Amino acid sequence: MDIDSYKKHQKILVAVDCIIFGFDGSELKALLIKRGFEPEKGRWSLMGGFIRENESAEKAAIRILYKLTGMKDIYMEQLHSFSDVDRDTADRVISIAYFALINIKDYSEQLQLEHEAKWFHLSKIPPLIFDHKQMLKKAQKMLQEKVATHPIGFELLPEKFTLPQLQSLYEAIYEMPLDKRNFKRKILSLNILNKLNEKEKESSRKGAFYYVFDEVKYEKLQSANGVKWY
Amino acid sequence: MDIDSYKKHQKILVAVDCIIFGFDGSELKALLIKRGFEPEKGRWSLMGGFIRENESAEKAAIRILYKLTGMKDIYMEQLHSFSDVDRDTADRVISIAYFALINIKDYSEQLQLEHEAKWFHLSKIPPLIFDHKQMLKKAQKMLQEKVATHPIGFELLPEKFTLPQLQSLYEAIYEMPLDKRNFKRKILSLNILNKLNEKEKESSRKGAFYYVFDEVKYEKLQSANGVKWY
DNA sequence: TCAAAAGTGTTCTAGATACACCCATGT
DNA sequence: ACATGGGTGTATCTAGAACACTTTTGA
Repeated sequence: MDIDSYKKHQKILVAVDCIIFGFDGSELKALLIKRGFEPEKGRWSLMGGFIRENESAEKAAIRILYKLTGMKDIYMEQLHSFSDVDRDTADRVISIAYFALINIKDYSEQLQLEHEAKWFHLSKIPPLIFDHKQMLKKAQKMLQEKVATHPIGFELLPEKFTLPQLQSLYEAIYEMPLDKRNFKRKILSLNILNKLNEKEKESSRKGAFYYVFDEVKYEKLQSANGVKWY
Repeated sequence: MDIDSYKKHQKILVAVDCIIFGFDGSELKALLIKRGFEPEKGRWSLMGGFIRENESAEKAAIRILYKLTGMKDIYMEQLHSFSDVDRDTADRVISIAYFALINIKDYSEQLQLEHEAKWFHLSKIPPLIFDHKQMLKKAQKMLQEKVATHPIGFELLPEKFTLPQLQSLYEAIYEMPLDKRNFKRKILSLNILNKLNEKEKESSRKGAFYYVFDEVKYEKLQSANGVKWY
């Protein structure tokens, strides 16, 4: 802190913006909304809101995610704070960006209509307001880095998932094809998945076995070894 | 953004706090100051200051680092934003934390006196105000992760350094001993160091060859390959 | 019977780890 | 001559990459 007293200093509007990723089974998408107020009303934007007097940024992000998705306990992480003086055209606003991962199928059509929200494939993002494109790019990069060392990919899938589904998620995140034999070996060697005696039969005739993420096994690994994953 | 207008919302004080790391040849240290104003006057604290109306957080961090160290072009990176409602006891303040790496020998004794600043070994950090301990911990973790994949360790050393010096820096960061043969092989295999025909003779009779970081070679690698390092 | 996706093993290579002795020099 | 820190090479192990055929089953 400066040696000046607090009083002298300018207070600033602080907002939270959320980069929400979802996976529809084959493509990685981001949830955007049509902005409902000026400035830039009607243009595509990340979901956001101002931080209130009595809440932390985390709380604000949770509140905003809940408002848009109706979901609680969403996986969420702080990304970066954006503070360029002219980033918002209406007033000086500092934005703390969060990225969140949800299972796209849990997201209600209802809320999508209410908020004029839409899922966009990452390669087909429309022009966004302010510095939101930059936020999205940074979030995508963070997702790639994070998923390589932490088991967060499961947040984007239903509780039960097949290895082909998990693999195509990773392929979507990394934007490259993976070898299924190597993928399976690597992912199973972590010992954090449990195979179910049940098959998913929608997407193939043969059917693929379901797996579930075993949080308990993972926590044990965490405490035993270092932190590396995948 | 919310559908409410900007006007309705509460503005908040936003500060920047800097976690400054330095290396004295054998130990990794952090620079702390004795806080010069209320509340918590006289207690140990990170160097910080409020963001001004006409500057971004990055600019503020640069300004604050300059004020404390007299240095420009310091390696610096945004760490995290801290926003708990009661984190500052005097008023609601959101703090954007930055971590910085400097060569401890470039830091003037003069400025140290002026600001009542002191370098503390990371295992001997005194009690700090507010959530500054938490910031420091997070910065230390980020330094470990970052240094494993990016050549930022050099920022903590003089331009010319020996392999034993570089190794003891890594040992200080990772808090573990490294094998010198393996370390040398790994670090030289990156092809980003140039050996000089000159020896450092202070710390041993035999003397150790100086090396310099070759930014050009590094940039070439960056553009050619992926991003991995070390 | 055939189309479509699931499942399965082996070889090769590169990087990581473990480890011990000689060298140069100032005192 | 010896104490101090600098410098060097090899063997082993492990993780990642490359790669092609068989199995199941619904239509």
